[in-house]
Amino acid sequence: MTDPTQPRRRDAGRTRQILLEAARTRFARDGYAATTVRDIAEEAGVNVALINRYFTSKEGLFEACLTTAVTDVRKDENGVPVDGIAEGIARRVGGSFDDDRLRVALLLLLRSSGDDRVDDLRRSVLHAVSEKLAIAAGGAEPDDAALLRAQIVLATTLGIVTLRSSLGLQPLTSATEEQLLGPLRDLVQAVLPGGHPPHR
Amino acid sequence: MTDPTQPRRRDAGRTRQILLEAARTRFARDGYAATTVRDIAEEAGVNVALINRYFTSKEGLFEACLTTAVTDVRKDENGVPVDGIAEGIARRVGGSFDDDRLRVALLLLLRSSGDDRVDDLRRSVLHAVSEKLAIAAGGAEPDDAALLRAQIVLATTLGIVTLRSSLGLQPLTSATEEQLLGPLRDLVQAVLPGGHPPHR
DNA sequence: CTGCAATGTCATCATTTGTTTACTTGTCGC
DNA sequence: GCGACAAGTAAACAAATGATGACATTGCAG
Repeated sequence: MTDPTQPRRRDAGRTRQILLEAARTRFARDGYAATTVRDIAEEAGVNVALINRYFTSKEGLFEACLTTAVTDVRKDENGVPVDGIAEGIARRVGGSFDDDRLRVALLLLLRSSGDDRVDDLRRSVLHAVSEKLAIAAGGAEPDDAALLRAQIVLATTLGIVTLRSSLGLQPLTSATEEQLLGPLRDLVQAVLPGGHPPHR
Repeated sequence: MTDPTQPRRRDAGRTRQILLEAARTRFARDGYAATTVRDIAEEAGVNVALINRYFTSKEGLFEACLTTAVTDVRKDENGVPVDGIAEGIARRVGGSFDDDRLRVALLLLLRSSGDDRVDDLRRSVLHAVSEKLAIAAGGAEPDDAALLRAQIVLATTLGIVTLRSSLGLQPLTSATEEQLLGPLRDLVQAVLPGGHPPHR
C-alpha cells in the first residue's frame, strides 16, 4: 500500500536536516523558551523523540541551529564587495524570499538559550561581522572608533530585520529593497569612514 | 521582634509596584516565555500568588508592564526638541544609569507574549514614535518615505539598545554617551530629512 | 532469505509552570 | 480591645514540557 513512486526511505541525515530547518525558523521567530520541542517536531512532521536522538537535547538542537546560522553568515561575508555596503544590507534585509535563510540566521544570532558558552559564540560572530564591516569601509585594521561605527550600522541592520519580521511595523515591513536602498546609502556613507568626512 | 524603625506595613499598592518593577526588568532582559512567575516573585521578595491576585495572570502582569513602558515612552517623546535628535538618542541609549528606565521600556516594546491585542499595542506605540521622529525631523505630516527613514533611525536605536543590553557587544557596550554622539549625529543628519539634501 | 543494526514510534516519567484554594496574619475603624 | 476586612502565605493541582526506555519497523549485508 506504500506509494512506490515516492523514493521515501528512512534517512537519518534527511530527517536531521528537516528537524534543523524547522527548529531554525521556530527559534528565530519565537525565541528559545517560547518554542517547545513538540512544536518543532510537529512542524518537521517528525517524532518528538528524534530530537533527543539526533541532538541530545533541546539545547543541543539550538546550538546546532546557531552553528548553521554562523556558517550562513560567514559564507555571506565573503560575498561583500568593498564598495556597495549599503546595497548588500538592503539586499539582506529586504531581498527576495530566497534570501530568507540569511535573515533567519541573523535573527537566530539575537536569540539566547541562556547557555553562556553559546552566548559567547553569538557575541564572537557578531563581533567578527562588525570587524569585517569596518575593514570593508575603512581599509586597514580598525580602531575602536571605527569598530563602534560599524557596530552601529550592524545595529541598524538587526533592528530593521527585527522590526520587519517580528513587529510588522509599517511602512518599514512593506518597503522593497529599492526603497530601502536610498536611506541605507545615506546612512552607510555618513556613518562609516570612507564616505563624506566624518567630522565636520 | 519586628523592627519598629522600619515603616514596613502591608501596602497593596506598594507590593503591586514592586512586582511591576521586578517584572519589567525580567521581562525586558529575558523575554516573556523565559521569565517565570516564580522568578519575578522571588526578585520582588513577594509571594507568587500575589501576581495572580493583583494582575490576574502572567499575561495581565506583562500587559501592565507594557502599559508602564508605553507611558514612559510617551512621556519621553514630549521632551524631544525639534533639533538635537541625535543628542536625544545618544542620551537614551547610552545615558547614565538613572535613565535606565527608558531603556527597559524600549526593550519591553520588543518583547512579545504571543497575545495579538498586546502586540497591536506594541506596534502602534512604535509607529507613533516613528511618526513623532519624522515630524521632528521634517516638520509637516510625513509621507511614507519620510516615515520609512524615521523607522530606520528607530531601528538603529532599538538595535543599539539590544546589542548593548543582551549581547554585550564590544566596544559598543562600553561606549559612552559622548562617544556615541558623533556617529549618531552623522547618522541622523544623513538619514532624516532636514540635514544634508537626502538625494544627491 | 535472514538476521541485525539503524531508524522510527509509543507510552511514560520527573519537573516545571501557571493558577487556585484554604488558611493565617496584620490593620484599622469602632 | 475587638472584630471584620484586607494583605499575605503555604500547599496543592492540572497542564505542559523535556527527556527516556522499551518496543516496532525498515532496510541492507551476508
